[in-house]
Amino acid sequence: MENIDDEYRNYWETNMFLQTEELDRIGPFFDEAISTYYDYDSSSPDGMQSSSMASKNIVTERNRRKKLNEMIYAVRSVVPNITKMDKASTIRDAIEYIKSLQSEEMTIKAEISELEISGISSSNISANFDIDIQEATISCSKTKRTRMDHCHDYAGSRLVMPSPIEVLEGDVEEKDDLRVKIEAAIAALNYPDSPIST
Amino acid sequence: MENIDDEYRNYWETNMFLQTEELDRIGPFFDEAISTYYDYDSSSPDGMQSSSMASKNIVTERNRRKKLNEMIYAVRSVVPNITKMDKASTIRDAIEYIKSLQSEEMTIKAEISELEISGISSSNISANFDIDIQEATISCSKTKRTRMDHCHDYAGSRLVMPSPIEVLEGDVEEKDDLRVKIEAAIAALNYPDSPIST
DNA sequence: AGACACACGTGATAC
DNA sequence: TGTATCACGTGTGTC
Repeated sequence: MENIDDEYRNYWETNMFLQTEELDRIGPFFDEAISTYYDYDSSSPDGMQSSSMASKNIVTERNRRKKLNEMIYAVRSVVPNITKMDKASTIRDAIEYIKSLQSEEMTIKAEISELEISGISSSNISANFDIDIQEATISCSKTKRTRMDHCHDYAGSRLVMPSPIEVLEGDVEEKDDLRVKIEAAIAALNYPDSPIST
Repeated sequence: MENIDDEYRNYWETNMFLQTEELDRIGPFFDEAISTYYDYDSSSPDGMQSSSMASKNIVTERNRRKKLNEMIYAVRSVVPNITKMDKASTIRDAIEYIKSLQSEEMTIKAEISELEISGISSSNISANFDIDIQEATISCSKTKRTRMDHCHDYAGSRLVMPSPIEVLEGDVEEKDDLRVKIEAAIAALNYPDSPIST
């Protein structure tokens, strides 16, 4: 019962996003219609293959399409800057957003590693920083064995997929303010008398 | 001419990912085949609508499909933890990855703001702290450009993983080790004589 | 041996 | 007007 409602919501959201496109097919009613229209129990193997099999394929394909559309809507809900309400454009904006977040995270992480190096010379917590990293590595590679291949570890996907179509070679829009902020704060805390060093 | 090569690469990569699925259609040859088979220049409006219009729709739809597939491949190249080589699963992993990156960024940003507050209340540079950050933005973002490239020695490989165990069900925690690290380091730098709390 | 995933062509629709 | 996208059913291949 909730299946029908879910499919209704799918259609509704489609029309909300895409300005009442493809409303003609009522959609959920065709599930039952097909399963009662095609399934007239012809015991011959040929009839089974052409009628019931086809209806199952139809409903399976429809579920697959619905799932992919839900994923597209979920992407639209997560990514903040959606330019066009299109499938390809939505995924392109998501890729752009992921790239910007990755570059920002990389700069922050570089700052953290630099902080570790500067922390070795002054503080005593530098020793268990390395231990923490080692333990994280060990636990990560151990839990990987529990489930299936789970392609991760370093560059798991980039080795499989080197460079697709050189698509989206655009800007990464320079979100440096966070990096500069933490940088300045750490410098100010580390050397409170001299403002900036190196 | 480069169009055919591009579509060839598209098909090849599809088969590389999905274990030689849907190879039977040679694909690019049908472009020319359709445009020479349907386009027999029947000057009647009905014939134009049924033949040439259909071929244009076919090639347009094919381009649209190709573009969306390229976006899917680009998502696979950007997102590190791809669990299944499926379209919907790919987008789901991308959403999961985006959520983990967002939560991590939020914690780091909260940490920065908290650091600013603690710097105001305790240190003597608290008065001109904001101005110091503003000035550090200009003087520091030039000098730190050289050190950006040594960030991927060991920090770029496994901390970028959202969570090594069970990425699927929305548990985006375990990002706290980074926060704990920066927190401990800042505390150690701020109070070098007192032992570490937290 | 059936479930699953995909590409394809086609009709419909919005700008 | 044409040009874009979309959902749909169907055939086909893989596991």
